Amino acid sequence: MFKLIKKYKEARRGEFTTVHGTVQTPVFMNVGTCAAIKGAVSSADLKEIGCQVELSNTYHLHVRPGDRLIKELGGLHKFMNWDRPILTDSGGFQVFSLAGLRRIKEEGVYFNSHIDGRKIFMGPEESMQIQSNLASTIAMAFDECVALPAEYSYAKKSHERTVRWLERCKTEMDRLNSLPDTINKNQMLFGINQGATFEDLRISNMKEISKLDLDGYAIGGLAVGETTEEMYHILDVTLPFAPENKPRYLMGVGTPINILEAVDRGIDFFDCVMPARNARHCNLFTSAGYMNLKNEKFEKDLRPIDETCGCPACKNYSRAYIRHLFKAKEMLAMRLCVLHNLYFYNNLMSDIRKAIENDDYNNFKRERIETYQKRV
RNA sequence: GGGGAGGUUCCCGAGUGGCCAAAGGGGACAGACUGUAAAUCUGCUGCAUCUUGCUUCGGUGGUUCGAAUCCACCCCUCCCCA
Repeated sequence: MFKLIKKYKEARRGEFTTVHGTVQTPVFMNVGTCAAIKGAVSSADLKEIGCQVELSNTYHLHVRPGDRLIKELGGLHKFMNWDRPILTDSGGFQVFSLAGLRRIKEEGVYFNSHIDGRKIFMGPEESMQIQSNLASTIAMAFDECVALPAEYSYAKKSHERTVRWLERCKTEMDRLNSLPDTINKNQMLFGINQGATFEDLRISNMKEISKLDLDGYAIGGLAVGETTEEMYHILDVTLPFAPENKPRYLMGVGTPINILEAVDRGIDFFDCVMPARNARHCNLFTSAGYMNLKNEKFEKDLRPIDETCGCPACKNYSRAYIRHLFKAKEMLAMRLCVLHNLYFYNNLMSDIRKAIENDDYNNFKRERIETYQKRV
């Protein structure tokens, strides 16, 4: 359940209580698609860098190793040795990202596995069953993430279908949670708002899905090609129709600046592959701006990545050393950079929470955006 | 000492008369990445007054309208036999 502790204008400071513990919001969820954060990051590392929620993926775990296997082994928490909340994305994003490998129908989506090409069918019921087998804390509704720019007629047809899918998800989730052999009988369900970049579709969609008593509401289908201004505008017009007493999750977003702007508009949950992926390419977020540690200018730099950072990379190693590791293709470079970026994101969220508590979010946001626009 | 192979732009390596500042790798340099088919992808890598000009393919000289490519000599490297 969600408890609003404090508001500063639209920015919200909250607590979300689950069977796997309480999450302080706004929160960034660390993305481990295949039940691991890429870059050799362990669940113990995640605790050290301040991760509150881990995110895994329904489609990917269904394809490999298989959700039935994970259920047989006691669920995802036990499998990956993580006792805090896990959110599983539904596979809806793969409807978008695996565009060349799937066909969308009313009943659901037919995929060709990206691993071996075999046919996979996933509809709302299947997605819920898989997520129930995984026994994540929060399941996401099975949606269609529409590619942008989208035709109005297609976006309308798609979001209406996504609403019908959501109703089926809710029904199936209620059924699964009542079964005797379900691992997590308290599994929560978040619905997903769609509607491309069309205000009226976004609003009517949000009104529709708000009628269902869900555990949270996500905004999906953003940061997939539209401008950041369009994205912020969609948040501005859509969020007023989201239930006040339920958490709001902006899916797949984003840069530190995107997060600062979205919190200001009332978003509580975030997730994004960017900090981990960019870290794997030696691109780092720091308190002084964005850094490409591959740059020649860091060759002899004995300072840590970020002087003010308390992450395992910054506490122990220099820019020069980590740059060398990356150039030498040593796995440790990737690991240290991923730990740093995720620590940065989790720490940013902690600072955001404090700023809201201190009624200082406006100044805080302005100063942070100014520095994050810089390059080190 | 005898026989053989070869020296190409930072490195490896293709090219054996014009379409060659020279394929392809690698490295270097730089950029992208937003619910992860991403340890990936893109650009760039002789000089300049950069839609053109200049210098470059071991060295020197020559043949030719034209040479990295053909000829002569020289220098150097590697392999085999003694």
